[in-house]
Amino acid sequence: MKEHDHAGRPRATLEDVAREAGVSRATASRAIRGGDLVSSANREAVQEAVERLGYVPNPAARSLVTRQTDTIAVVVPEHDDRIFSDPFIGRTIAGVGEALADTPQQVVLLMRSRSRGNEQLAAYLRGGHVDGIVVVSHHRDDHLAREIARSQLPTAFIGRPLEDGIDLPYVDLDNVAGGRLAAERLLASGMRHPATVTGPQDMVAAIDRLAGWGEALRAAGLDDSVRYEGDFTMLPAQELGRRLFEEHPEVDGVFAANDLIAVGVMNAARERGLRVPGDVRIVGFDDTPLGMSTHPQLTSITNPAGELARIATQLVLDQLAGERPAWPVILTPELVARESA
Amino acid sequence: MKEHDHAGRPRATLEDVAREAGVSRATASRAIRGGDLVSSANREAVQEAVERLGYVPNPAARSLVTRQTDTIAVVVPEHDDRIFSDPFIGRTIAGVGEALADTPQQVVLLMRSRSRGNEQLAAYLRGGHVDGIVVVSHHRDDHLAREIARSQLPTAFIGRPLEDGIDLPYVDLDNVAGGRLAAERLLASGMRHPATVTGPQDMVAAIDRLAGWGEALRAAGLDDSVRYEGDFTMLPAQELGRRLFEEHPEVDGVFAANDLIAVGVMNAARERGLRVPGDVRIVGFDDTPLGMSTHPQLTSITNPAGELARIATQLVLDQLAGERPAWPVILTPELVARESA
DNA sequence: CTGAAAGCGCTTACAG
DNA sequence: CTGAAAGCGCTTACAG
Repeated sequence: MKEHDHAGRPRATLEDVAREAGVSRATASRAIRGGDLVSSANREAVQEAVERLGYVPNPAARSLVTRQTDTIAVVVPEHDDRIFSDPFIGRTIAGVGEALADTPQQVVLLMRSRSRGNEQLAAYLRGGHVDGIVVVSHHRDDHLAREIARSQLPTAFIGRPLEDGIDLPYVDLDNVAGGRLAAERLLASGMRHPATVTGPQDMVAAIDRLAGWGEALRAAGLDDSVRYEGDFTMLPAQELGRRLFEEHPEVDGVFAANDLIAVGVMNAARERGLRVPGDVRIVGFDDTPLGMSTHPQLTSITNPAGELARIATQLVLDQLAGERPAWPVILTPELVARESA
Repeated sequence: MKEHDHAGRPRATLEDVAREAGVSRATASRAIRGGDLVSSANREAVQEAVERLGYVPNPAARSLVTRQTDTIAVVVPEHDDRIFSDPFIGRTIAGVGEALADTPQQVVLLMRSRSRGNEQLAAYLRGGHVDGIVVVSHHRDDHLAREIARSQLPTAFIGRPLEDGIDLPYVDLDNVAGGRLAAERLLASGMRHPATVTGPQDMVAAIDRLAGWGEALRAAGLDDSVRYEGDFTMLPAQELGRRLFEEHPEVDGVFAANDLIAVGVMNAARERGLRVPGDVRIVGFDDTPLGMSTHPQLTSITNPAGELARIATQLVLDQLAGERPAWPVILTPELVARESA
């Protein structure tokens, strides 16, 4: 069963190119991979043959001998609904792709399967399909860190890995500082009754943001106990917002652990007839485009997804090149003041 | 350069398994792939050896002989910002993954590259990395249909391909009927001055929705000339909405070609102090979760992404199995009445 | 049901 | 700079 092209001819092989160019397979191979140890005459002959034949190297054959697949996995242990609705995750995935644009590496997106959880994903990683891994949106119990550590593959986490005894390269935002920034902004605008809707407490970003928030509140002598645990998505956050304003009508400042949560809380506030920022001030996180389309526009904390992705990718690329890059890399968040707080 | 596992041993090969189980490579291979022509004693021995050694077949070696890659590409010729913000696209990608969950096939997501456009994507397809292709969000001039037709790979488009002389399997929603549905709803609620913000007119969904809309309006004796061309995203749609209400203050009904556009238009209406649906009624399209989080909630037209993805995937799988599936498959949209119209 | 052998399409020391 | 040859790790007729 041979492969055929659109004209019905079997797909050209290196052997065909070599014959057509009048050289051996070895020099054809060298010429194609831009080898420097090929005479320019032969290089040209091969080049022409390649074009005439429409030759494309068989990646399986190449991988078999080079032991490289030229593909990097972006692992996102989340379901599609979150992956395709959270702008931060999207920017991150795209960022890896952009960072790899000038390399031969391809990106493959691996997400949590609805039917088989992370097991399918782990099996793929184990299967030798990829040369390196970038992980984003890791949860404490997804067992990914352990699995990946065992794989010995070049890896970088975006966000500090959470499993015990795991020591893997990562890049992260200083989320504690981010939480503090949110508190300080709200404090400065006169908030007396703070509340927060957090992210899931099995994720390091959510944990750290809450830590920074609580720390700053306590330092200011305020109560930090009003908190609702969300999951970084909008609709559940909206429901949480309803409960929040119901159970704590005195609240006049809310730190939402990401912009999606912020929009949910803002909707809940509007439903209650609360004005933002008049009655209640809201600060989001991630500084996504979403925040510019709300009314009022959202004050938020930066979380440079593209930059994090770029650095994580470089961490993997360095390991692939046999180097030992320095890590962790920690970026500093900033507050973007708009209208909501 | 051998591959090593976490204990420093080179990765086990089929040869190792065969030796360990006391059989030939051939029967080891048969046993592993669930071959029926292996004695149960040998099957068990091989099974044990596989586990003891932690053996995982080398996919490159297997592909080289089977000429199958066990991967299906989901091709989305859009930039990341749209892919990761449009719920319809996200559901579609995830739907392909779900439809493949019980097969050995893996999904790889191919999107338009910022630096190299669709060329990189086409090169990957040409490279023999995949067994089949599902295309979503195709544009008239992305040259994908032609490229894919030449590749001879099993393919299915979600949305009728637009290039001339291309005859490729596809599944689609009856978007003309959808546009009509929107018009009828608005007409029934007493709209006298219709307007529409369309999708990009190089996409079949956008073209067809507009056609159905215009047709129904003219049938009702109304003017269908007030139209603004959007690109299926929210922020530009919001700007278009501003212009619309500025230039046509008489408008009392808007058909937005998708929910993202609808949200943009709704925001623009609110900015102008227009009440929805009091002053202006709005119908969206795609019936995404987004529409349930707006105020008022969005009346929309269904566009079953998961179902479309499932059918498209099946179309590809059938071709892979050497069958000739019937196409096109056309689904019928329905109106979901909520608050905005 | 089983094994020896050929072959998939490349790359890469090695010798020249 | 070049070619003959070995080898990457599998699968699959073929003969038994």
